[in-house]
Amino acid sequence: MPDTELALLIDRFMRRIHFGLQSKAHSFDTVKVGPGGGIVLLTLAEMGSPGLHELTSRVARDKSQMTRTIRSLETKGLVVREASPHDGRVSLVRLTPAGEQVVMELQDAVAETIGDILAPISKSDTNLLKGLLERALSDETPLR
Amino acid sequence: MPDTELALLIDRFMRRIHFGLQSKAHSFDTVKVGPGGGIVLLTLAEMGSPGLHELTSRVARDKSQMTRTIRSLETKGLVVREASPHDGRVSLVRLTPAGEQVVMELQDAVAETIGDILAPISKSDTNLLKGLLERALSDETPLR
DNA sequence: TCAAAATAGTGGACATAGTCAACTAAAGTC
DNA sequence: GACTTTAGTTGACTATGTCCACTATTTTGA
Repeated sequence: MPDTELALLIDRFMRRIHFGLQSKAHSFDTVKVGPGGGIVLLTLAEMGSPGLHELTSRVARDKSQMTRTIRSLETKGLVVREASPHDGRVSLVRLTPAGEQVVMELQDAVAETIGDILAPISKSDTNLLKGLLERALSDETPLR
Repeated sequence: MPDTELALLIDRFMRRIHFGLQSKAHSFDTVKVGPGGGIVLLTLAEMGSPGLHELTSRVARDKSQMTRTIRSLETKGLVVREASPHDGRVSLVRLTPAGEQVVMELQDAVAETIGDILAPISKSDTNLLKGLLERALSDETPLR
């Protein structure tokens, strides 16, 4: 009962999203945030103003990578950082209005791409799929 | 109705698989095929002996990338290539016995990792998830 | 209450993967 | 048989990922 197939399916799905967005990136990624920056921005829109560490474990990337991604988004004026009042170690990240604007454009593009990919299955199946993934990924397992 | 969330879920799922495998890679990836090589090997196990182009579009990577990945696997003795008798342009890729051995080890590791991730949902939900993804990704859309 | 351990974040160095364009060679198409 | 398409290769470049060492703040607990 090797569930290898599921892993390959997830990978293929991811790559399809990637290609789909890539092919029309010129029309929406005007500030050149790229895939890495895009994921962070979209995640920030979900999270509000998390600490960098919290954000890092949500998107499941390396923390040093996150430092660099955030810095890049910061110099583009899409996010700001401010020291946490409660903990001198954490710096809270938050979208700027410009960042929120970009997020909306990203959301449109992503929704369109996902829509194309999920065309073969029904709307209710899509929701089912989302629900299953949410439940599977719900436990916040720290990564390292 | 932005289905951005689904994209983020897929990404997180992918990253979880990645981290999970990474953390125990030393115990199974003895020949150092890495994630890229692993995906290709597992896909080859599913496909038999496809042409390089066919393989490329299945895993949804760039063809130049695939050339390099296959060459690396070839020098490790895990795959062989032979010219297609029907079409002088295509070179067919096939697992060697050594490659099949590695595939089995990879399958075990992947199955274990996937099992960990999917622990929160039932076996039947897992199958449901797989079925949905299969249906969504079933149409072989050429990528470029 | 202070030394040790844990946590948040940064930086550097290196490895892997993705992108894009130019190129060869073999098929397919009038 | 010229013209186009397709399969595959190569090079150069960029983006990501990984690992390790390091600083600065908590937190812990004897």
